[in-house]
Amino acid sequence: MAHSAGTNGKRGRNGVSRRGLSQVEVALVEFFVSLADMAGMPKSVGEIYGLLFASEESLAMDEIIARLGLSKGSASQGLRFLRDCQAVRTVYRVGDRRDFYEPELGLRNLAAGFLKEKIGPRLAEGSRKLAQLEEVIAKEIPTLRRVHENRVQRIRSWQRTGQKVIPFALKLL
Amino acid sequence: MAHSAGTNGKRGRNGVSRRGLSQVEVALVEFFVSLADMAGMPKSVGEIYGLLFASEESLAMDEIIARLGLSKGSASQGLRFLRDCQAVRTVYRVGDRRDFYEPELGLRNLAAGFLKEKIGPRLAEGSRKLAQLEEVIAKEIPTLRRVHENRVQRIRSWQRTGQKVIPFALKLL
DNA sequence: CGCAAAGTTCAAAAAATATTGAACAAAATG
DNA sequence: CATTTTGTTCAATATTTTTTGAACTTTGCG
Repeated sequence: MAHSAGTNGKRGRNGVSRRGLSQVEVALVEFFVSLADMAGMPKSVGEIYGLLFASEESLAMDEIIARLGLSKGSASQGLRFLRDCQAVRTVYRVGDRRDFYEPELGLRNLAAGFLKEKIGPRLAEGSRKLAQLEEVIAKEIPTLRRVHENRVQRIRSWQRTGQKVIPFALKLL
Repeated sequence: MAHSAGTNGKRGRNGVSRRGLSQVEVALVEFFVSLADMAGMPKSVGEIYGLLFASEESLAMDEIIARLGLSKGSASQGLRFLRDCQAVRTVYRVGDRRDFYEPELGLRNLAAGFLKEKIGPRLAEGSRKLAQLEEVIAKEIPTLRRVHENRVQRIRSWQRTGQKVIPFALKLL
């Protein structure tokens, strides 16, 4: 279980440390870990994407596990997450039955996948709740109803704006 | 210690439950709690904003505490967070020395505040790290360097795109 | 088929985050 | 200026989220 590499051992000829990660790989992994954190994803997801991003060739899950020192479970779940958002792709290698992974590098595709997978469903759920809410509001006494209708209207307007802006922004990426 | 109102008591004439919150207030609070969660903010922040959003008149901290049943600490920190992002404003009432709060309702201001407060600093930090990274890459052997320079280039391009798109999108809100 | 390698699942443990409340500080009131 | 009200801070605690790893399933191969 995670040998944890302690406070990294020797730093080799080409800046190698942390169980075979070069300095650059470590830095890129850290970079994506902080991005992942910003986007509310688990650290392991950032690590995996970062490693793939730093790697010239595609990697199999067991290589990812070995190089990052994480558990099978985390690696499997992390890769699933990334596949779901289309942030990584599997790639086939002759004579090897493992799945090899490579990162999506296009910002537009990355953003689109994330929006569709992580944001979209929650927004849909929000819409559903709003609809229910409007039913409840309809039954209120007029004074209150006026105020609340006004507020819900406001949210609806946010939604409309969002629905216009997002696809547009996506196109600019 | 949060009396927790159990599985809410009687539902009054106008849908009142949960320590004085109307059904509509509860629903709006829930709505914003899930938004807050989506944006990676603590639940209490969503609750507070939701309550203010549902409220016709501005509220003082002790009223927020009483109606949501949260602690002084959470309320104080939550309000600070919201003030920092300019998602709420204080408002003065004659003859009352408490601060009263009202929500910012403009999507554009809300988004701008959040970006400036929560996203901006982390992006800046990311840039700093990238710069360091480039120094390390410059020292690599040519073959590796080629690949890594290429990848970092990619991130830089993401950044440039982002810096163009964000202010633009903000204007459309 | 039977075996081994690859990958998934999920309950339990660890780590990260949020909440609480009591002690403290600031500021208005009388 | 003592007192009370309002608001903040932060160490301890509670909650939530992530990670782990062993058991399990699936897949490809001879």
